[in-house]
Amino acid sequence: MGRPPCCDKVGVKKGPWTPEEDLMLVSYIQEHGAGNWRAVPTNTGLMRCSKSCRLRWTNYLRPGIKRGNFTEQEEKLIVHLQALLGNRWAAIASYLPERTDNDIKNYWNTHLKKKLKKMQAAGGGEDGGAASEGGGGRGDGDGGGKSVKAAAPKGQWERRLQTDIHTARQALRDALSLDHPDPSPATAATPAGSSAAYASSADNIARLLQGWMRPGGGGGGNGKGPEASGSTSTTATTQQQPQCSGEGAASASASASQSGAAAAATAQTPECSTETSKMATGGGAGGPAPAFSMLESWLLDDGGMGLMDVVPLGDPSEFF
DNA sequence: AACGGGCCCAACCGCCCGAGG
DNA sequence: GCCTCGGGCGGTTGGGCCCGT
Repeated sequence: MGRPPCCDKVGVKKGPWTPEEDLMLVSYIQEHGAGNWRAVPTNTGLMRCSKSCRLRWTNYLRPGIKRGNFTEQEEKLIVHLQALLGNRWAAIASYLPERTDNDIKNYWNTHLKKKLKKMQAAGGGEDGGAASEGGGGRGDGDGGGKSVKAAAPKGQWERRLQTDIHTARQALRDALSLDHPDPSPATAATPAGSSAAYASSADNIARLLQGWMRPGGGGGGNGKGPEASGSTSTTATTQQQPQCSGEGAASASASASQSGAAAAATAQTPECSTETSKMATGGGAGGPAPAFSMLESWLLDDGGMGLMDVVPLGDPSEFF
Protein backbone atom coordinates (compact mmCIF):
# COMPACT_ATOMS: atom_id res chain seq x y z
CA MET A 1 0.00 0.00 0.00
CA GLY A 2 0.96 3.55 -0.05
CA ARG A 3 3.77 3.97 2.26
CA PRO A 4 3.37 6.76 4.72
CA PRO A 5 5.84 9.53 4.32
CA CYS A 6 9.07 9.20 6.20
CA CYS A 7 7.89 11.91 8.49
CA ASP A 8 4.73 13.79 9.13
CA LYS A 9 4.42 16.58 6.71
CA VAL A 10 2.88 18.73 9.35
CA GLY A 11 5.18 20.51 11.68
CA VAL A 12 8.23 19.60 9.70
CA LYS A 13 10.40 22.47 8.75
CA LYS A 14 11.67 22.71 5.24
CA GLY A 15 14.07 24.87 3.37
CA PRO A 16 17.54 26.06 4.11
CA TRP A 17 19.11 25.07 7.34
CA THR A 18 19.98 27.70 9.86
CA PRO A 19 23.30 27.74 11.68
CA GLU A 20 21.47 26.90 14.85
CA GLU A 21 19.99 23.83 13.30
CA ASP A 22 23.35 22.84 11.96
CA LEU A 23 24.77 23.25 15.38
CA MET A 24 22.13 21.09 16.95
CA LEU A 25 22.65 18.41 14.40
CA VAL A 26 26.40 18.46 14.62
CA SER A 27 26.46 18.43 18.36
CA TYR A 28 24.07 15.54 18.43
CA ILE A 29 26.18 13.56 16.03
CA GLN A 30 29.25 14.45 17.98
CA GLU A 31 27.70 12.75 20.92
CA HIS A 32 25.89 9.87 19.39
CA GLY A 33 27.49 9.35 16.06
CA ALA A 34 25.78 9.29 12.76
CA GLY A 35 23.06 6.78 12.30
CA ASN A 36 19.63 6.11 13.60
CA TRP A 37 18.45 9.16 11.80
CA ARG A 38 14.93 8.50 12.81
CA ALA A 39 15.84 9.40 16.33
CA VAL A 40 17.69 12.54 15.45
CA PRO A 41 14.76 14.91 15.12
CA THR A 42 13.16 13.73 18.31
CA ASN A 43 16.35 13.73 20.32
CA THR A 44 17.56 17.03 19.08
CA GLY A 45 14.30 18.81 18.92
CA LEU A 46 14.93 19.66 15.33
CA MET A 47 11.76 20.16 13.43
CA ARG A 48 13.25 18.36 10.51
CA CYS A 49 12.61 15.17 8.73
CA SER A 50 15.10 12.45 9.53
CA LYS A 51 15.98 12.28 5.91
CA SER A 52 16.62 15.95 5.84
CA CYS A 53 18.98 15.56 8.76
CA ARG A 54 20.85 12.78 7.09
CA LEU A 55 21.13 14.71 3.89
CA ARG A 56 22.30 17.80 5.63
CA TRP A 57 24.95 15.84 7.40
CA THR A 58 26.17 13.82 4.48
CA ASN A 59 26.11 16.60 1.96
CA TYR A 60 27.21 19.52 3.96
CA LEU A 61 28.19 19.08 7.56
CA ARG A 62 30.11 15.88 7.41
CA PRO A 63 33.80 16.54 7.93
CA GLY A 64 36.13 15.88 5.11
CA ILE A 65 34.00 17.32 2.40
CA LYS A 66 35.63 19.44 -0.18
CA ARG A 67 33.39 21.89 -1.88
CA GLY A 68 33.53 23.62 -5.18
CA ASN A 69 36.52 23.95 -7.48
CA PHE A 70 36.61 20.56 -9.06
CA THR A 71 40.07 19.97 -10.36
CA GLU A 72 40.68 18.87 -13.87
CA GLN A 73 41.68 15.48 -12.64
CA GLU A 74 38.52 15.10 -10.67
CA GLU A 75 36.56 16.27 -13.62
CA LYS A 76 38.08 13.70 -15.89
CA LEU A 77 37.67 11.02 -13.36
CA ILE A 78 34.02 11.86 -13.04
CA VAL A 79 33.50 11.87 -16.75
CA HIS A 80 35.06 8.51 -17.18
CA LEU A 81 33.47 6.97 -14.19
CA GLN A 82 30.17 8.22 -15.42
CA ALA A 83 30.84 6.56 -18.69
CA LEU A 84 31.74 3.44 -16.84
CA LEU A 85 29.09 3.38 -14.19
CA GLY A 86 26.33 5.55 -15.50
CA ASN A 87 24.55 7.92 -13.21
CA ARG A 88 25.46 5.97 -10.15
CA TRP A 89 26.62 8.99 -8.31
CA ALA A 90 27.13 7.28 -5.03
CA ALA A 91 29.45 4.80 -6.64
CA ILE A 92 31.27 7.56 -8.43
CA ALA A 93 31.52 9.50 -5.23
CA SER A 94 33.18 6.57 -3.58
CA TYR A 95 36.14 7.25 -5.81
CA LEU A 96 36.22 10.84 -4.71
CA PRO A 97 35.96 10.56 -0.98
CA GLU A 98 35.98 14.26 -0.45
CA ARG A 99 33.08 14.82 -2.74
CA THR A 100 29.49 14.02 -2.09
CA ASP A 101 27.31 12.32 -4.58
CA ASN A 102 25.10 15.33 -4.60
CA ASP A 103 28.02 17.53 -5.41
CA ILE A 104 29.18 15.31 -8.19
CA LYS A 105 25.70 15.04 -9.53
CA ASN A 106 25.31 18.77 -9.52
CA TYR A 107 28.64 19.26 -11.13
CA TRP A 108 27.80 16.77 -13.78
CA ASN A 109 24.46 18.31 -14.52
CA THR A 110 25.70 21.84 -14.57
CA HIS A 111 29.14 21.61 -16.05
CA LEU A 112 30.17 18.33 -17.48
CA LYS A 113 27.00 17.59 -19.35
CA LYS A 114 27.34 20.79 -21.26
CA LYS A 115 31.01 20.31 -21.73
CA LEU A 116 30.54 16.91 -23.21
CA LYS A 117 27.78 18.10 -25.42
CA LYS A 118 29.98 20.85 -26.65
CA MET A 119 32.76 18.45 -27.32
CA GLN A 120 30.48 16.17 -29.19
CA ALA A 121 29.11 19.01 -31.19
CA ALA A 122 32.60 20.17 -31.88
CA GLY A 123 33.25 16.99 -33.65
CA GLY A 124 33.37 13.70 -32.07
CA GLY A 125 34.64 14.47 -28.71
CA GLU A 126 37.87 13.10 -27.46
CA ASP A 127 36.04 11.45 -24.70
CA GLY A 128 34.75 8.66 -26.76
CA GLY A 129 32.93 6.36 -24.47
CA ALA A 130 32.24 9.07 -22.04
CA ALA A 131 29.55 10.42 -24.26
CA SER A 132 26.92 8.60 -22.41
CA GLU A 133 24.44 11.32 -22.36
CA GLY A 134 21.00 11.34 -23.67
CA GLY A 135 19.43 8.86 -25.81
CA GLY A 136 21.64 6.17 -26.00
CA GLY A 137 25.26 5.96 -25.29
CA ARG A 138 24.77 3.72 -22.40
CA GLY A 139 21.94 1.66 -23.55
CA ASP A 140 19.85 2.41 -20.56
CA GLY A 141 19.47 5.95 -21.53
CA ASP A 142 19.82 8.47 -18.84
CA GLY A 143 17.56 6.77 -16.50
CA GLY A 144 20.77 6.41 -14.73
CA GLY A 145 21.47 3.95 -12.04
CA LYS A 146 17.91 3.29 -11.41
CA SER A 147 17.11 2.15 -14.85
CA VAL A 148 20.31 0.26 -14.94
CA LYS A 149 19.20 -1.56 -11.92
CA ALA A 150 15.70 -1.89 -13.10
CA ALA A 151 16.57 -3.03 -16.54
CA ALA A 152 19.29 -5.39 -15.63
CA PRO A 153 19.99 -7.47 -12.62
CA LYS A 154 23.30 -7.04 -11.03
CA GLY A 155 24.85 -9.88 -12.92
CA GLN A 156 23.89 -8.42 -16.19
CA TRP A 157 25.06 -5.07 -15.11
CA GLU A 158 28.42 -6.45 -14.20
CA ARG A 159 28.65 -8.24 -17.49
CA ARG A 160 27.97 -5.08 -19.36
CA LEU A 161 30.45 -3.38 -17.16
CA GLN A 162 33.02 -5.81 -18.36
CA THR A 163 32.23 -5.11 -21.94
CA ASP A 164 32.54 -1.45 -21.29
CA ILE A 165 35.58 -1.88 -19.27
CA HIS A 166 37.91 -2.04 -22.17
CA THR A 167 36.78 1.28 -23.41
CA ALA A 168 36.80 2.70 -19.98
CA ARG A 169 40.23 1.45 -19.30
CA GLN A 170 41.59 3.14 -22.32
CA ALA A 171 39.67 6.28 -21.64
CA LEU A 172 40.77 6.38 -18.07
CA ARG A 173 44.32 5.96 -19.09
CA ASP A 174 44.04 8.71 -21.61
CA ALA A 175 42.47 11.01 -19.14
CA LEU A 176 44.90 10.41 -16.39
CA SER A 177 47.97 10.49 -18.47
CA LEU A 178 47.07 13.75 -20.09
CA ASP A 179 48.41 15.79 -17.32
CA HIS A 180 49.21 15.03 -13.80
CA PRO A 181 51.34 17.81 -12.60
CA ASP A 182 50.07 17.41 -9.11
CA PRO A 183 50.16 14.02 -7.52
CA SER A 184 47.35 14.71 -5.14
CA PRO A 185 44.98 17.15 -6.67
CA ALA A 186 42.69 16.73 -3.77
CA THR A 187 44.96 19.07 -2.04
CA ALA A 188 47.64 20.18 -4.37
CA ALA A 189 45.26 21.26 -7.03
CA THR A 190 43.42 23.28 -4.56
CA PRO A 191 44.86 26.65 -5.06
CA ALA A 192 46.15 27.85 -1.82
CA GLY A 193 44.47 31.10 -2.35
CA SER A 194 41.13 29.58 -2.97
CA SER A 195 41.10 27.22 -0.09
CA ALA A 196 39.23 29.78 1.86
CA ALA A 197 36.87 30.25 -0.98
CA TYR A 198 35.31 26.93 -0.36
CA ALA A 199 35.80 26.63 3.26
CA SER A 200 35.26 23.04 3.94
CA SER A 201 32.44 21.75 5.93
CA ALA A 202 34.94 20.89 8.55
CA ASP A 203 35.59 24.52 8.84
CA ASN A 204 31.96 25.20 9.18
CA ILE A 205 31.60 22.65 11.85
CA ALA A 206 34.68 23.81 13.57
CA ARG A 207 33.30 27.26 13.70
CA LEU A 208 30.04 26.03 14.95
CA LEU A 209 31.65 23.93 17.57
CA GLN A 210 34.02 26.56 18.68
CA GLY A 211 31.11 28.66 19.56
CA TRP A 212 29.21 25.76 20.89
CA MET A 213 31.87 24.35 23.11
CA ARG A 214 32.60 27.62 24.74
CA PRO A 215 30.17 28.45 27.41
CA GLY A 216 28.00 31.22 26.21
CA GLY A 217 29.26 30.77 22.74
CA GLY A 218 26.02 29.34 21.61
CA GLY A 219 24.22 30.44 18.62
CA GLY A 220 27.14 29.32 16.61
CA GLY A 221 28.10 30.82 13.40
CA ASN A 222 26.22 33.64 12.04
CA GLY A 223 25.98 32.36 8.60
CA LYS A 224 27.11 29.06 7.34
CA GLY A 225 28.46 30.64 4.28
CA PRO A 226 32.03 30.33 3.33
CA GLU A 227 32.35 34.03 3.43
CA ALA A 228 32.36 33.84 7.14
CA SER A 229 35.34 31.59 7.13
CA GLY A 230 38.26 32.89 8.96
CA SER A 231 41.59 31.34 9.50
CA THR A 232 40.64 29.87 12.78
CA SER A 233 39.34 26.56 11.91
CA THR A 234 41.98 24.19 10.90
CA THR A 235 42.78 22.88 14.28
CA ALA A 236 39.33 22.76 15.64
CA THR A 237 38.36 19.78 13.64
CA THR A 238 41.00 17.74 15.21
CA GLN A 239 40.38 19.13 18.59
CA GLN A 240 36.83 18.19 18.44
CA GLN A 241 37.52 14.62 17.66
CA PRO A 242 35.65 12.58 20.12
CA GLN A 243 36.17 8.96 20.67
CA CYS A 244 36.26 6.84 17.68
CA SER A 245 32.82 7.35 16.46
CA GLY A 246 32.19 7.77 12.83
CA GLU A 247 32.58 11.43 12.60
CA GLY A 248 35.71 11.29 14.59
CA ALA A 249 37.38 9.27 11.96
CA ALA A 250 35.75 11.35 9.37
CA SER A 251 37.18 14.44 10.81
CA ALA A 252 40.49 12.72 10.75
CA SER A 253 40.13 12.58 7.07
CA ALA A 254 39.02 16.13 7.13
CA SER A 255 42.18 17.23 8.71
CA ALA A 256 43.97 14.91 6.42
CA SER A 257 42.55 16.68 3.49
CA GLN A 258 43.84 19.85 4.84
CA SER A 259 47.26 18.53 5.45
CA GLY A 260 47.42 16.81 2.19
CA ALA A 261 47.50 13.34 3.60
CA ALA A 262 44.72 12.00 1.59
CA ALA A 263 45.51 8.50 2.51
CA ALA A 264 44.49 9.13 6.05
CA ALA A 265 41.20 7.63 5.22
CA THR A 266 42.90 4.35 5.59
CA ALA A 267 44.99 5.29 8.52
CA GLN A 268 42.38 4.57 11.05
CA THR A 269 42.75 2.50 14.05
CA PRO A 270 41.15 -0.84 13.58
CA GLU A 271 38.35 -0.17 15.94
CA CYS A 272 37.55 2.92 14.02
CA SER A 273 37.51 1.39 10.66
CA THR A 274 34.18 -0.30 10.78
CA GLU A 275 32.48 2.73 12.03
CA THR A 276 34.24 4.81 9.50
CA SER A 277 33.43 2.64 6.60
CA LYS A 278 29.89 2.56 7.79
CA MET A 279 29.91 6.28 7.76
CA ALA A 280 31.58 6.40 4.49
CA THR A 281 29.16 4.19 2.76
CA GLY A 282 26.41 5.82 4.58
CA GLY A 283 27.35 9.11 3.16
CA GLY A 284 27.66 7.67 -0.22
CA ALA A 285 30.91 9.39 -0.49
CA GLY A 286 33.11 7.09 1.32
CA GLY A 287 34.49 3.66 1.33
CA PRO A 288 34.94 2.06 -2.00
CA ALA A 289 33.01 -1.02 -2.55
CA PRO A 290 35.34 -3.95 -2.64
CA ALA A 291 34.23 -4.90 -6.07
CA PHE A 292 35.06 -1.51 -7.35
CA SER A 293 38.42 -1.46 -5.73
CA MET A 294 39.28 -4.72 -7.35
CA LEU A 295 37.96 -3.50 -10.59
CA GLU A 296 39.88 -0.36 -10.29
CA SER A 297 43.12 -2.00 -9.47
CA TRP A 298 42.59 -4.22 -12.40
CA LEU A 299 41.92 -1.21 -14.52
CA LEU A 300 44.98 0.55 -13.41
CA ASP A 301 47.53 -1.90 -12.25
CA ASP A 302 49.38 -2.32 -15.44
CA GLY A 303 49.64 1.28 -16.28
CA GLY A 304 51.02 2.44 -13.03
CA MET A 305 49.24 5.64 -13.76
CA GLY A 306 48.86 6.45 -10.18
CA LEU A 307 45.20 6.80 -9.79
CA MET A 308 45.90 5.75 -6.30
CA ASP A 309 47.65 9.02 -6.02
CA VAL A 310 44.78 10.80 -7.50
CA VAL A 311 42.07 9.13 -5.56
CA PRO A 312 42.62 8.19 -2.01
CA LEU A 313 41.05 4.83 -1.92
CA GLY A 314 40.91 2.50 0.91
CA ASP A 315 43.78 0.20 1.35
CA PRO A 316 43.42 -2.27 -1.48
CA SER A 317 45.05 -4.92 0.60
CA GLU A 318 41.91 -4.95 2.64
CA PHE A 319 40.22 -6.63 -0.19
CA PHE A 320 42.81 -9.09 -1.26
C1' DA B 1 22.50 52.07 -11.80
C1' DA B 2 18.80 49.04 -12.81
C1' DC B 3 16.95 45.03 -14.92
C1' DG B 4 16.80 40.48 -16.87
C1' DG B 5 18.57 36.09 -17.77
C1' DG B 6 21.31 32.34 -16.75
C1' DC B 7 23.73 29.55 -13.61
C1' DC B 8 24.67 27.14 -9.42
C1' DC B 9 23.69 24.62 -5.47
C1' DA B 10 21.16 23.12 -1.41
C1' DA B 11 17.35 20.69 -0.44
C1' DC B 12 13.18 17.95 -1.36
C1' DC B 13 10.73 14.07 -3.35
C1' DG B 14 9.80 9.52 -4.62
C1' DC B 15 11.42 4.98 -5.29
C1' DC B 16 14.09 1.00 -4.07
C1' DC B 17 16.50 -2.18 -1.10
C1' DG B 18 17.85 -4.56 2.98
C1' DA B 19 17.18 -5.59 7.82
C1' DG B 20 14.41 -6.77 11.56
C1' DG B 21 10.19 -8.37 13.70
C1' DG C 1 7.29 -15.98 4.25
C1' DC C 2 5.36 -11.53 4.84
C1' DC C 3 5.18 -6.94 6.43
C1' DT C 4 7.06 -2.74 8.16
C1' DC C 5 10.61 0.45 8.83
C1' DG C 6 14.77 2.90 8.12
C1' DG C 7 18.27 4.20 5.17
C1' DG C 8 20.20 5.17 0.67
C1' DC C 9 20.08 6.79 -4.04
C1' DG C 10 19.02 9.45 -8.12
C1' DG C 11 16.13 12.99 -10.24
C1' DT C 12 14.25 17.37 -9.91
C1' DT C 13 13.27 21.95 -8.28
C1' DG C 14 13.37 26.57 -6.20
C1' DG C 15 15.93 30.36 -4.39
C1' DG C 16 19.86 33.08 -4.45
C1' DC C 17 23.77 34.89 -6.80
C1' DC C 18 26.37 36.54 -10.65
C1' DC C 19 27.04 38.44 -15.06
C1' DG C 20 25.77 40.80 -19.12
C1' DT C 21 23.00 44.30 -21.31
